[in-house]
Amino acid sequence: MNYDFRQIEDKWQQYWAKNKTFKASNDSNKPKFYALSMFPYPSGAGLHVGHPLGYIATDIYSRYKRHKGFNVLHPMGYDSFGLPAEQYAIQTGQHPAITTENNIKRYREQLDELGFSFDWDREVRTSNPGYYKWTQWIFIQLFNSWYNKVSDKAEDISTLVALFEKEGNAKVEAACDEDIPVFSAEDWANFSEKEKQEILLKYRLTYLADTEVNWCPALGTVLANDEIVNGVSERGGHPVIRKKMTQWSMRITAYAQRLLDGLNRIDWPQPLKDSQTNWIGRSVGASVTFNVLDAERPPAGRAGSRSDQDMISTPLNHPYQIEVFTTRPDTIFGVSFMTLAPEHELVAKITTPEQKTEVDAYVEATAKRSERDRMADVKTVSGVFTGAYAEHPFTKEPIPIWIGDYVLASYGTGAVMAVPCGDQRDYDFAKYYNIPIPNIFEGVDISEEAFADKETTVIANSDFLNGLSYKDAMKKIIAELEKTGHGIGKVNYRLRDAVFSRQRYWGEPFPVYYVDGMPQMIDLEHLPLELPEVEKYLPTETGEPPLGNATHWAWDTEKNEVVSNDLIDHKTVFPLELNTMPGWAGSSQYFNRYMDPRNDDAIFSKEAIDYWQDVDLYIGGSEHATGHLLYSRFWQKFMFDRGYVPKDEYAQKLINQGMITGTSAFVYAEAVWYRYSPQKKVTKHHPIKLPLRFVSKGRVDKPLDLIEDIGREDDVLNNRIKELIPNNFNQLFGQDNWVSNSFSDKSPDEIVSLLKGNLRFTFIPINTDVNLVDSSDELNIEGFKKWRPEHHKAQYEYEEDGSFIVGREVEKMSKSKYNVVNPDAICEEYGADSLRLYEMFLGPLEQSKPWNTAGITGVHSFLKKLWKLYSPFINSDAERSRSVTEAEPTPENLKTLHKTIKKVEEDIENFSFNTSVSTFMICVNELTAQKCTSKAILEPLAILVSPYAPHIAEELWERLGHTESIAEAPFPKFEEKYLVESSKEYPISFNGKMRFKLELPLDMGKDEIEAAVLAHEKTQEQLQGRTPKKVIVVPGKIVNIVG
RNA sequence: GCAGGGAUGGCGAAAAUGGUAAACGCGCCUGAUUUAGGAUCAGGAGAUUGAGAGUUCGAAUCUCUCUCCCUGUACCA
Repeated sequence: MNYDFRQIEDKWQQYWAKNKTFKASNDSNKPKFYALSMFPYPSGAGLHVGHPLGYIATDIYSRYKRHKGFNVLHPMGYDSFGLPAEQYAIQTGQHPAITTENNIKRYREQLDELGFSFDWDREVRTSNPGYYKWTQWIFIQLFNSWYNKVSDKAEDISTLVALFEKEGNAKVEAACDEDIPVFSAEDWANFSEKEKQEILLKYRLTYLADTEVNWCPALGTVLANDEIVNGVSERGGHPVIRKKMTQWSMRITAYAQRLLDGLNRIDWPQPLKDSQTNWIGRSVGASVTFNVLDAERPPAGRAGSRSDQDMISTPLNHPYQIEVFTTRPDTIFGVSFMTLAPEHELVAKITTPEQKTEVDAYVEATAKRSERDRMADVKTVSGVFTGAYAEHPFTKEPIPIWIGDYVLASYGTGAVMAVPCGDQRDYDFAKYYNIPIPNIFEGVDISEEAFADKETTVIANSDFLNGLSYKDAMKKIIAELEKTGHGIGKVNYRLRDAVFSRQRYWGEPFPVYYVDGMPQMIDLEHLPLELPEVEKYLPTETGEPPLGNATHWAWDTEKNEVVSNDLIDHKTVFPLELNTMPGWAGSSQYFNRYMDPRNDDAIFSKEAIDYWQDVDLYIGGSEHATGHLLYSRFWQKFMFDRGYVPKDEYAQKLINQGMITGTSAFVYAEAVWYRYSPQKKVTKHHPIKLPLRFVSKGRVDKPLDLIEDIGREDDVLNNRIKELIPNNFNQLFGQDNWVSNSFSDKSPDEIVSLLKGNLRFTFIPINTDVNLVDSSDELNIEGFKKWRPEHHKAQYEYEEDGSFIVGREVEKMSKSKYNVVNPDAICEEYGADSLRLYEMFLGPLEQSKPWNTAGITGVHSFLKKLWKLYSPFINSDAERSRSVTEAEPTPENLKTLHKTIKKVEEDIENFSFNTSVSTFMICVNELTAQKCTSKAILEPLAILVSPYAPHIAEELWERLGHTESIAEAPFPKFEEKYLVESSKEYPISFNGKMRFKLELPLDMGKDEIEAAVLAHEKTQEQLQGRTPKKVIVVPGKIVNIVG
């Protein structure tokens, strides 16, 4: 009987579904293990072979843990809110819920095909009201919380109100907005209800604020920083501009330090930790305040030059201060100018009348430039002098104040103290505008560039800092700044509060209505607030988000339900929030919801969270490093602070699976140019539109895109052109240009002689469907013509053997490159077990590697060999076979088995799944050679294989006589005694090079080994009479003879 | 620029702690079987471990210098 994988896989997939083999219980005596794969966004394209990689790894580990006696939670669900379904709705009018439903169906089919051990009873979908009820609930919890810096955690807003009532806000240390006026308890008591709410909003962990946002006009929405790639939207590549809007924000900055600290306690990949660390961007330094000198009394002398000390030492009225943040306050004596961001609010106030025109022009020009331009153009130095001066806090000298677009309004205070000798950007600026560059470093040459290495120098020309190292100078200057009131030591973060509003339809509605402009939360008992139906999914004509199209979108505070907008009276019926939540909202707590996903009374029960605690193993892509994986940590910490979860980090171990890249195939299309010189010194290339010709790879001598680099005489080409000229002149050369004019009155022969030597041609690689290419890179031409009917008439230039070979290159798998390989076709041809094994066999889990379907035959024939090994149990007819199968295992059999147990167990623990597949192959090869038919060997082997190839393992297990699933069979126990050897084949090397091997007993001592080796004839042969200088003997390992 | 990770036969890769380089698989070659192809079986070829230096009895592995590739991030003061 042959290995009929289709029948076997169908059978067991049905069995698992019917018997709920992988259902996890929230109540068990077994130790728990929570294995989680990042849930997918169900896109319309379905899964390609890259997607299951991480799922297979998680599945193997889950199944292994089940064999090891754990109660395993291994859930799956869908991150089903998102842009593509909405874009599709805009284009076709199909409701995103329907699109999503269809896509999920397709995903589920594909997932089921692969035999995963998911507990599908726990499936979640972020777009289900029953799920997003709890996303809304968390939002409300955040709204009702503030961050107390004293207790260093989030607390209920009522504790803040209590503080206000008792002593006002002067002593309150909170993560909050910066523009909050100080008030007393008495003031608080006298505030109106609305004033109180306005103030509280500035403290809440989610708050409404006017924020500069990344507005994407094409998508009609705001984007988060991590949704923008290279200045354009991640989805669609549309331009993004800065715009001020009232938006919900999440006060993630309150958690900046804890998000940083937490990284030390979790086993996550270093690169991922690094990118979170960079994203949070902690920098230690000082905030320094510079007084702006009175504009009415500008100091004498040129900008930045030394001026008359007496004149400015008189006390001046300083209406304006510039606050800067610097990581190098120790270089404060090197300040020779200051730079403000063009958007800085002081710019308009301090600019002198003489400079006004120039400054205004610059500010305007900068505002017009998109963020993208500004980023791309890092090299150009630009700026304008404001005419104003600031006073150095220590020397009291005047410092010219400039504006420049290299200073960003969004970081720090939007102003810098420029120290050109210590910062390259300041240096370039100073050089460009001829501003002095005082040197404050001992013995350092700054004539060419700034000196930024803070560790290796000593401060000079800096008054009381002279002679100090960076470290000491830092301490001293901060103390001095604090003493004189000019500044304070400060830690700054790059991390910004996260904008939480999206102008989208297909997302979670905010459980918010507005009374007198102030946001009010809907009570939990009335949640979920379900997404309303709309006519159109586009923003409204007045520019409101899509929910503005809903006619039924008002909150009745008496009936506690959504009612028609017509009923809004601002007394009992109020308008609802029109924005929806961003993509990361639903994914920020899904891992906890899996613990108790059908609970309608709580996000999860106390029993469930107490039992499961946290995720033991989390596997997913690294692209979520600064998105999902940061936000979810933030929410978890918040949930921890408020006592809902027992752990403030939710995933102990995280693995990023590598990307599986595609191997694109290219056909080469000939492209011909005529090179001519319409004027002296001008060379142009004019395309000649020959009928399309595809050339096999071997005939492409130089597939270049640089036309200048290639040129050859080609009579064939010339003749083709000549033939085509009479009837196709315009088509070949185009009209209305120099070329056609100079050719129009020529005969074909004349034209060809003009062209001679001036033709340049290249071969343009064109992506072709990889499914039309076989394993030796030969293109199926008929298939190609069918796929691209427009190329039916094209000419094809073949190899000498008549084949047509494509070029290949490894690229990211994508629809547009036609290099996508689907798991379905592979399952159909080789089976799920083969696909699972092959994906693991491809290479280390975390590494990115190219897909090559051809290699799958290796693991597939391994499975066939495995099947064959069990044939005595499969061919149940003969009585004879039973006696054989009960046979005692030989020592050889046992050695092979236990070697395999040891290696596979180590491999799984180390997530080295690729090597255990090889181990299985070796094991089966050996057992086959040993003609092993012993049940005592084959039974444990089936369990070893089961996490990797569960279908065949179940089938073999059943054929071995079991009636229960293999899923919970105990993992075989490794026993050292079967591996003990009595002798070792020692490699004998001479000067480090292995020359021959010698079998010696393992209990032989060092001296005995040395004697035995030296006495050996081959040793004498190698030495050729020389006496060895030294003999190194490592018992059990190696012998090395030096001489 | 900065940070992180890489480079091992034609390809994917394997080699805890320095100790027989290339296990395992693909591909290739030869033979058997087969009408042929496929499948199967038996056998085989394939090497300055990116370059250079150092430490060592011994280096893919440790140290330094360089080259190239990937990934992330970027005027962060």
